[in-house]
Amino acid sequence: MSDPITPKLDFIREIISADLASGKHATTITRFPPEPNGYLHIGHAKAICLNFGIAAENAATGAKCHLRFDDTNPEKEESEYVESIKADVKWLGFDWGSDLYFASDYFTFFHDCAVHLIKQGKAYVEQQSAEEMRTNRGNLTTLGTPSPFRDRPEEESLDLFARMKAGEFKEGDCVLRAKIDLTSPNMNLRDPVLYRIMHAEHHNTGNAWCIYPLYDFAHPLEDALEHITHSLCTLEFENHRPLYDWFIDNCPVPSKPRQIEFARLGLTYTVMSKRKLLQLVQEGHVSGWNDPRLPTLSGLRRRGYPPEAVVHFCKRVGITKFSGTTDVALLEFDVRDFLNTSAPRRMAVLDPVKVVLENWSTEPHASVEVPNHPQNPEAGNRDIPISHEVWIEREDFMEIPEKKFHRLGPDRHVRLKGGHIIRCTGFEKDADGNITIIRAEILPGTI
RNA sequence: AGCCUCAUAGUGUAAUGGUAACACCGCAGAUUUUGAUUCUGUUAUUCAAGGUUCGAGCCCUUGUGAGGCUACCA
Repeated sequence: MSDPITPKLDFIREIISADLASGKHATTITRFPPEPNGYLHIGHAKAICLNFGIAAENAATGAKCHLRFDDTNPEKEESEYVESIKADVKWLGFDWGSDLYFASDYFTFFHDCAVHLIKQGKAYVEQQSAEEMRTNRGNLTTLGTPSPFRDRPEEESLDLFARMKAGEFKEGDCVLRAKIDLTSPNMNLRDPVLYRIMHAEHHNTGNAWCIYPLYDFAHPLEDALEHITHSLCTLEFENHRPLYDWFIDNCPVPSKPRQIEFARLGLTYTVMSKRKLLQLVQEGHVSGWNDPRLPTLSGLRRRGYPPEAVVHFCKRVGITKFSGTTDVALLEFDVRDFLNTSAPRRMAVLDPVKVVLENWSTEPHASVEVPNHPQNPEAGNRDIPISHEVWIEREDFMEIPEKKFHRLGPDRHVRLKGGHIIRCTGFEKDADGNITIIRAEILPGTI
């Protein structure tokens, strides 16, 4: 492809190479952690290229990128999505090697961390309703007020939590909450929920659990468990970072990953919301997740977009903290650019009109030879059959040509691609004035 | 309204405190057996106001604008 893209480091790569240089980390381990609740789209490609790209660039130090399914919510996740996500990451050209993980494989560890927090007096079982909790959490301008259960004895919470796990409660009866700060201006710190009860079957763990951890609690633990050095996520998690760090600091974790946020990809004229894409699929407005009109990776693939173009686009867009909207023309350029150098050429006539070559027999050819690629002789040639009748695009003929029209018209000359120069000698129209046949003669010796 | 973050051509992204640039898009022209490609030329940029400095896109202050946060989603 044309420009190799300046090797300039974005702010995240800047941080990583500084950590490598200072010796803070001997290598770098990143991860791409999708929730298997839908198909991947062009926005995910940006995160995939970032995480796997960083691993590839630092391969000499042993850097890796994990593929981890963040499957902590059994109600929304399915195995079909797991498989599609793997296929899409591979399609883009990335390889997680043996580093394939599922957050659900860590459920025991999450549970043990929760027990640890309770014992430390840093978590408690909440028995207010969801509505009461919401009310008592306050809002953007008013402080939260403590739950009556906030200072219950640790033993009591321990017992209640064990009974939650044992399935003694209905969904919504109680949750486990972290004890942090109800007066924090950061809502995420107002005693967030760690565990909720869900009597649902999980695509991976089946019915082994009926309590499931929430993202804010599980994610930092997942990262730490896998020794992720740099946990890259999108901007909306910026306010969650203090919470991320709180769990890392207060749980018995084997490493201390760092969360760094970057802007997600926004594209003009493009629906990128997973919720809306799901709706389009479920309500049958599209033929499926791989409908070519969708910006899903499988849709782009079916549309004929080369993965190389998508990757190149992601590199060109770069990584910043500015949440803008990229003109889809930038993506389309990369697609055309890649296709232009790689695609063998073929012709098609979409709206045909017959052209009769009246003096054909004067210089007959069964076929003509044309190159497969105009700029690349190595692509070879192919034969196109030709006879006294050929078909041209209806819009390539004008009875009364306008100023800048360079195509066929009465008494005009034009070259048949791969063939002769021909001259239009006449044409016929039907009752409605539509051209039905164009007559022409070949100019001998012009092939 | 509180907190967090961000702000460079139309779009995206660069510029150790020292000449504001690259790509896409647009426009004009040349070449062309794809009105493609290629080539040439070209329009247009530091949100605002102060401050520090010999010198500010960059540092400081204030303002403005934009995004995010009030799930038992991720």
